[in-house]
Amino acid sequence: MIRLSKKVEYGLIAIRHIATKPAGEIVTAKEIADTYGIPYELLSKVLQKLTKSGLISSHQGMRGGYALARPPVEIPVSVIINAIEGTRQAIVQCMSEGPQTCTVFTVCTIKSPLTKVQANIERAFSTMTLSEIV
Amino acid sequence: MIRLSKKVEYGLIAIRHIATKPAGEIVTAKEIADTYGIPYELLSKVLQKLTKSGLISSHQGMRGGYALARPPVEIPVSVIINAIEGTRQAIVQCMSEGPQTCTVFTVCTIKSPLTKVQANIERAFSTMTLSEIV
DNA sequence: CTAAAGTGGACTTGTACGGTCGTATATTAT
DNA sequence: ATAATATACGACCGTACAAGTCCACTTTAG
Ligand code: SF4
Ligand code: SF4
Repeated sequence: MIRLSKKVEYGLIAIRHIATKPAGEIVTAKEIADTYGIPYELLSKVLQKLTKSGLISSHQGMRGGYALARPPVEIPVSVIINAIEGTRQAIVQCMSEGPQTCTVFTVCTIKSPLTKVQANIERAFSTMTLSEIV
Repeated sequence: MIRLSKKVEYGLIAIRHIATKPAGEIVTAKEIADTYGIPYELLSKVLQKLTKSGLISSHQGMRGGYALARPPVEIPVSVIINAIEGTRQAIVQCMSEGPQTCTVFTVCTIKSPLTKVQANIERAFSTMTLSEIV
C-alpha cells in the first residue's frame, strides 16, 4: 500500500483551515474537530507535532488555540508530512530506516532505479505549498 | 506512511531478474528466492499474481518456471504494482475505496488538491517501464 | 478561583503485512 | 508406471502499526 496516514490528512485539513482565517487569528482544536467531524484527541496530537516543528504557534490557556507561524507559501506539503510522521518518509525501507535494516540490500537490484521514483514523489509533495490548497 | 509493500519489492526484483535472462528462458521461483534470499513461499504468491495478470507466463511441472509474457518496454512499474496489490492504488482512501467510505468526504477540503499529487505519483510509476530497471 | 484551552503519556483495538504450512495438480525424466 | 520437480491455492499465524480513546497535568484569560 502507498497511502497517506489519517494523521497527515487531518493535519492538512487543520492547517489549511487555520490558513484560511485572517492572519494571526487563533483557532481552537475543538473548532476544527467539530467543523470536520474528526476525533478531537487525535487532532490535538497532530497539532502538537505541527507546533513542535514550528509550523504553527500554540497559545495555551483560556482563549488559546493555534495560528500559522509562517506565511502559507513557505510551507510545502512535504514539510507537513515529515513533521507529523517524524521519521523521514521514503518509498522503501532502505531509504528511510537505513541500508543495513534490509536483509537483501547487498543483492537488491531495484534500489537504484527506485531512487528516481522516490525523487519524483518527493518533488510532487514539495512543490505544492499550503498556499495552493487554501 | 507511504511505502511500497515487500510483495511489490519482491515482485519487481523477480520480474527484473526474469527480464535479464535471454528472451524465452524459463526461471524457477526457487532460483529467484535463493539468489536474493527472499522467502520462497511469499515470492510464489507474487509470481502467481503476476501470472494471472498476464505479465509473465508460467510453466508447470518439472523443468517449469516463469518467463516474460511481453517485452519489458511494454511493462510500466505501475502495472506491476496494481497486479500485485489488486485494488487500485491511491494516496487517500476516497480515491481507492470510493468517496462514501470516508466519513468526512463531504466536508473534506483537501481531496481536490490531493488529486494533483495523486496524478503526479501515478505518472512517476507509469513512466518507468521494466526496460529501464534491467 | 475557575473555566477553557493546550500538553503528554498510557492504553486499547482492529487490521494489514510479512511470513509459513499443507496439499493438490501438472509435467517431465527415467 | 513412477518418481521427481515444479506451480497453484488456500488456510493459518504473529507482529507491528494505525487509529482512536482516556486521563492527569499545566497554562492563562476573566
Ligand atoms: S534494499 Fe531493495 S528490497 Fe531492501 S528496502 Fe531497499 S529497495 Fe527494498
Ligand atoms: S475525503 Fe478527504 S479525508 Fe477522506 S479520504 Fe479523501 S482526502 Fe482523505
